[in-house]
Amino acid sequence: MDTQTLLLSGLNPAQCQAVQHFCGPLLVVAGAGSGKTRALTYRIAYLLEHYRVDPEHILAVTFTNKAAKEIKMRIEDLLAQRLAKQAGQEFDQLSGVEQNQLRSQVYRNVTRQLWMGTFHSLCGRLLRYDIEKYQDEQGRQWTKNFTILDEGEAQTLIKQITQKDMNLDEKRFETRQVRYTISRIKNQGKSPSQYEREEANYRGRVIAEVYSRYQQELAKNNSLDFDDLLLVPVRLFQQNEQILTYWHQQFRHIAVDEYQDTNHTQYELIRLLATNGRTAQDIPWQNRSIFVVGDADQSIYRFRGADFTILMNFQNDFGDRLPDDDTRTMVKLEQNYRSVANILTAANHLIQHNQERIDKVLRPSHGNGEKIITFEATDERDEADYILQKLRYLQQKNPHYSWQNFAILYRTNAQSRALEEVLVRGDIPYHVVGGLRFYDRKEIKDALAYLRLLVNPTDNLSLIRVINTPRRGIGKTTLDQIGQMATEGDRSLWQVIAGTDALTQLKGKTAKSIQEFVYLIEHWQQQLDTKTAPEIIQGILTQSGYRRELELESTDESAERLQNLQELVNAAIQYGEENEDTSLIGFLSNASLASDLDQLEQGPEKITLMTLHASKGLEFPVVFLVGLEQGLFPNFRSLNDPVALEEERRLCYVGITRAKERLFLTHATSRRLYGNQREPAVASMFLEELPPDVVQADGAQSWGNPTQTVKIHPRAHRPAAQTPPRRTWSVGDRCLHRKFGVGQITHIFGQEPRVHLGIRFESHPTPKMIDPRLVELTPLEDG
DNA sequence: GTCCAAAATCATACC
DNA sequence: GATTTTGGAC
Repeated sequence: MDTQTLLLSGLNPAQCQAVQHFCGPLLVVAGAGSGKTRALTYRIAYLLEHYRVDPEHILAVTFTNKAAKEIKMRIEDLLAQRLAKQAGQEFDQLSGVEQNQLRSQVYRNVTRQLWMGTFHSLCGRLLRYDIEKYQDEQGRQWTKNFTILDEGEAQTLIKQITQKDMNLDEKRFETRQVRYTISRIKNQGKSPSQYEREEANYRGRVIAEVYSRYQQELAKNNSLDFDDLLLVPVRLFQQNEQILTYWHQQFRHIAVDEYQDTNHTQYELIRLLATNGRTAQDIPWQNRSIFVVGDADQSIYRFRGADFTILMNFQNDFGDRLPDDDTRTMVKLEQNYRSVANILTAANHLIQHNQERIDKVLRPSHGNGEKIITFEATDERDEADYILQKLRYLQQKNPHYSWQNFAILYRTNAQSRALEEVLVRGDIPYHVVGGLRFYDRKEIKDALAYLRLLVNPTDNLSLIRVINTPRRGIGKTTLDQIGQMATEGDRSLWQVIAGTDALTQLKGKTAKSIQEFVYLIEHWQQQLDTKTAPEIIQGILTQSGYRRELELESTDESAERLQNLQELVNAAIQYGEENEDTSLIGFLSNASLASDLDQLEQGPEKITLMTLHASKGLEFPVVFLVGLEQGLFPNFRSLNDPVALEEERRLCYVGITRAKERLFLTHATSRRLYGNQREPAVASMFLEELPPDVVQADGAQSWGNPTQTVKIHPRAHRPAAQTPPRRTWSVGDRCLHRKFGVGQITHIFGQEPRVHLGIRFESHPTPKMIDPRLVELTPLEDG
């Protein structure tokens, strides 16, 4: 078997075209379940095997670390099979030990050298080489020991600046909002002064000032936030042509998965690397080898700056697009191998309600299958009960279903609680993905803060976190004093307490505690080069007294925390085995960028609960999609924003296309949200957008029984509490909205009584979409 | 000055 | 429901 047969057999013509692509730009537009990741995997294997490309010249961006790991493993399998062939052996007939020997041979010689990972992890890796050559517009610099701040820490900093340093009104400048705005500005590549010039009003000036101080703080802490991780390489490339050229030549072949979810910074990074900073037409075709895979219909990360028009513009950006000929730079994968036809019909139908998209359908490879079942529950408890019954019924009736074949998907993490309660009571094993990450647990963050402080002593945030954990009698007042001294001497907190002069200013007992803390940190700093990461973690947890404090507590909770700390040591051991870079810095960086999804092992006998966002890229034979209610899904923030609403619809599309065989869509007529009172709920508009002939409503009392054919969306949907008197609207009508003021109706979506109105308000440049049953609209007479 | 418990506040999705 | 803020005991 040669490479061609090994890597191309079983692929359809479109997939083959993608896999055989060598250099130059190619856009692979790939619908859900069309073997997109497979195409990417095989294409990389094909580059390595057939075109003999050196693995270190390949840059492959995946959406999660887990995906990167899986793709690498798959490539190892493929190439190990090939090695066996060359030795005249049948891979499948080798012993497990021999198979693993071949795999690890491939790992050492090939996959280890690949640059494969998420944008953030790849940028982190690149910056460990080159960040010391970078300076920002203020001339500030970072060292390669930099700390990566998570979202929470970034917000802590912002809060400190807005409320402590600048004394701003916390109502007018909410931390989250300010942080979000600054993140957006950064992703547009603007500096504080640039932003101030563009937003020359009070708020603009204040935000610019916060932004400026925030960057100053980051620099002082030798820290980067998630945005910087991407931005710094871009700026570095822009300011230093030689460095860019070096990396451009390094990455001769670039591949990006889930291209529809790249943001502008990520795009700029890819563009710079692929074209060496020129326009596409200025460099030869073969020197801009960029291969991207994506599906605009599955773009669901606009909230963090993703923009799927980047995908739509790919051919203009990178290609030599010929008039009337897209085929040279685009391949469409429309054959779906995942779901039964009914599910695809529903998905295709739903997504066609979006205006802004590339036209594309999913073609089924399987029969119709069962119809999609909808169920109307009275509340979230009833909804969970229904699912419990269905789970039991399906699992008993179909011996081939085991628990890992089921998934429950929801819009918000908070929805998992009601489901979990019922599953526990029903004795059904489950696991929840997302929510609290392993690395977000308190004890893990404490441990990591110790480690960060070791490698980056200027990291004030970490110092503050651990200086009194466990209790050392160093409280707020002492910290304030140290902070004061730091500000006066323009030093970091660590420099203050490690310096001799500061200690003399503090009283006996406190001074002694601080001195001991300083010795502790210094002691382990000296071990950094000689001891391994697991040894250091183990050592400092014990010597700091952190572990002892938990042991003394001896509650169930403290026992679990100790267990988690042990798990952290294990993670460090595992990291050392899987990575070339076994330094503590590497491990910390990895920890900052790990996601809960990365940990997800298909727990052998558990059903999966997760958000729709987390489900992207996964598939399950049976999917329950819950909470399909106006205001929840689609989320209330999207109800008067047509663009956001389309994103919610794409999210629904993603959810539907996770299902292979069975799909259940549930909603409740009343729901308790955010601990508020119970509120009546209206069925989601998305339910109405499904084609009726593939959907069937489950009768309320008929759990486990064959479903009755009832028309979906019975009129029983109770309208919201104080329904405004029903009235019909027409285009051109003028109306008054409590918040937006006077507007004129420009569009009517849907059929009475479930219409949505597109309204152009005098106060807003873009039209808003309003559901007149949820929001009060007062009609205005003309004139 | 430090520590603890009660009260108050807040909650879309995530690298 | 989890986390930060506040008030009061030591």
